[in-house]
Amino acid sequence: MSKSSNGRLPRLEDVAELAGVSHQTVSRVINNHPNVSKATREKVEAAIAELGYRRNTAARSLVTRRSQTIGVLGSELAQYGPANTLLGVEQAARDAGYFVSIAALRSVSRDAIFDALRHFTDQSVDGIAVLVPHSETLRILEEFNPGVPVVAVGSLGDDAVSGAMVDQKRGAELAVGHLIELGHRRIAHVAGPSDWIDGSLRAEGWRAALDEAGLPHDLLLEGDWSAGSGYEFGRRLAAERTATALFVGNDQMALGILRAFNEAGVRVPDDVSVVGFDDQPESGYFTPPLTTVRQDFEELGRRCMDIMLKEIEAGAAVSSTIVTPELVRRASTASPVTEH
Amino acid sequence: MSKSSNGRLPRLEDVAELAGVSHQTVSRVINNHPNVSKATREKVEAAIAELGYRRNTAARSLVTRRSQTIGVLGSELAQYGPANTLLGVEQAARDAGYFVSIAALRSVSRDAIFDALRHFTDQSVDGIAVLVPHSETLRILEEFNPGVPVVAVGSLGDDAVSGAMVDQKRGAELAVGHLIELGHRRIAHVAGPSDWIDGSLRAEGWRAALDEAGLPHDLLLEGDWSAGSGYEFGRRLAAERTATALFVGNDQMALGILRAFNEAGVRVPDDVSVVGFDDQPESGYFTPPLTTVRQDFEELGRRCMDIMLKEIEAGAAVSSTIVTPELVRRASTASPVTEH
DNA sequence: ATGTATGTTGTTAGCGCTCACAATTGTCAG
DNA sequence: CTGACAATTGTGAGCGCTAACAACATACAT
Repeated sequence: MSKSSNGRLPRLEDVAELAGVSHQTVSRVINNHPNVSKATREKVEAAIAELGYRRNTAARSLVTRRSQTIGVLGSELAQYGPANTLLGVEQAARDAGYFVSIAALRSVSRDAIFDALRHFTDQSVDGIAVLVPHSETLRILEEFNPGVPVVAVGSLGDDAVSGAMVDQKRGAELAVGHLIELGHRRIAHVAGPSDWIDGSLRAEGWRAALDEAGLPHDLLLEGDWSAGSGYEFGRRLAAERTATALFVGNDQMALGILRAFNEAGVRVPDDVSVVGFDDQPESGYFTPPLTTVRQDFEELGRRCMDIMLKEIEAGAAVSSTIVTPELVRRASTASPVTEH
Repeated sequence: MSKSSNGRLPRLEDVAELAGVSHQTVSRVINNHPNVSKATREKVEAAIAELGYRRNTAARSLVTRRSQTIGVLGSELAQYGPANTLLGVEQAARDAGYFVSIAALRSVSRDAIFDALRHFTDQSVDGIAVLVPHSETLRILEEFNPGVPVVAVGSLGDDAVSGAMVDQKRGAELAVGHLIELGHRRIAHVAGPSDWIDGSLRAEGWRAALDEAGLPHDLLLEGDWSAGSGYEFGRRLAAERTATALFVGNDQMALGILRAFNEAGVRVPDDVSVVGFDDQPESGYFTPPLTTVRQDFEELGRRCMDIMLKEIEAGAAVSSTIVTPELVRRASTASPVTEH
């Protein structure tokens, strides 16, 4: 960081003096105001470069009441999905000249969310992205109006809050449709927790796809997203052998199921086909490689920022955006072996 | 957010008026200055509560030249390790009353790092945690002095920069020691890239442990941390069969190797033992469950903040901290089958 | 009473910036 | 040459806070 001779960082006034103009003119230059003559602008820019001047964010915030910061509130920020969404948000935000402040929830509760929101309002963020794909999230957000645009990622939003989500139902239908196409008739679902938006929407999609094909949807298990819960269900399913195919709520649970099936001698895909959800980078190297539904989390994050920036900078109304998932076919699915 | 009757957020002056004191007294109360009488303090606190007053961060920053924000600069923030380290940093920082600003590097280069550091100095952060475990990182950090404490996570630091790291060499020795104890004599290493600190230190630990046991260390392959590169090496190793045991640089590459071995009919651990590094939540559900070295990334993040806060608040000198990893034994390792 | 130390409260200035407005310059029709 | 208007530049105030200092009250020793 360059300092002026007196040991202080240069400020607007210093630039103005060097360029022989008023501080206000310098302010106009750095804010790209139109009515500045070309000659003046160049003089000022030269002075800025010479001094290595950088605008003081705090002073600017104080008067504009804008912090150029957006807050990201997340509950599982280390997980593949949220972490990559965060990356998308960060990229779009920084490209637009915003800082990104984060707050990780240690638990999903009203108080924890309020705490984090207050943390952000204390910082006077200009917008908040909420990565808490819980069914309660929207309701809680309605109670606490932070006075700035909020985007609830993973939901469609409502009257007060914008939304950005991947079309979970569509994803589930892709997965189940693929299994039906292969000839499966008994397709079970190992779901995520039903109080998670993604969990319930994927289950809904599974049900809808089976309904449409006139197939039964009586085989539903509810896990907790973890490989461990997948493993438990895998053991049970290996013993029961009621379904010829499994649509699993995420890749981690699918991994646990593959592990349990391998232990129990159930062959995938020969005996049972398995489809996951998310397409983590590792899923193509499971044993066997996992057919799954890819979600573009970074794109989701960028879309979230698109919406938010339009609200912040153009005063746009609350809106929402939907990202379409896609099926990735790998070795864990095949046609069922017809019994004679 | 509560507003005063005139529609503006309450400020110090409003609280002072309501409490019947000067704004400076209110300032003393919210900053916990000692010389305030109990009666006054209570009056002020009541007024603060009544108005829902919250201090304006920008105004405070402007005069204190402190932003109460720490910046986290990361290169692979969505990966298991860095993501959890970030969580540890966030937790410690927020508990200490700091905001956490992030900047994700799209590529590891001098320019990208400078960009991100400038982003943080623009924000006048009070400290910077650098999660870029690249050998070049320290050198680059020396060139750009941000004027605030910096902790290079994943390294020991140097004269100018503090460090916080997991004892990678120790971890490697634990892994290799375990294999030696089981009776293995030919132990190969599938390393991470040698220009990553972790990659080179783990390779060093592998070499040191073999040296000490008087065993050869000629079987070294260098991957790129991805499951895909593990898979490629796995195919090669399955064909060559030179080693009876493998120490793999991380769990993801180990997953790729397990996949390749499974395809090639190489049984783990019967034919070859495999040890990974990291202990991701999924590693216990690989086929077979992976013996690996656990790193406590959240702890690493917290320790990083300990150091930084001591530098920021107590003016402590540059220092460093080391977190000890631990071996997790699972089914992917066993004694070699003795040949007759 | 006087002086000194201590605790408590108030007053003033200013951090670096942007906004609203004032002042100055240039341009061109009449 | 003058007046009206637009383009450009400058001036002053103030955002909300803390630091430095001043002022006042209280206590106690002299």
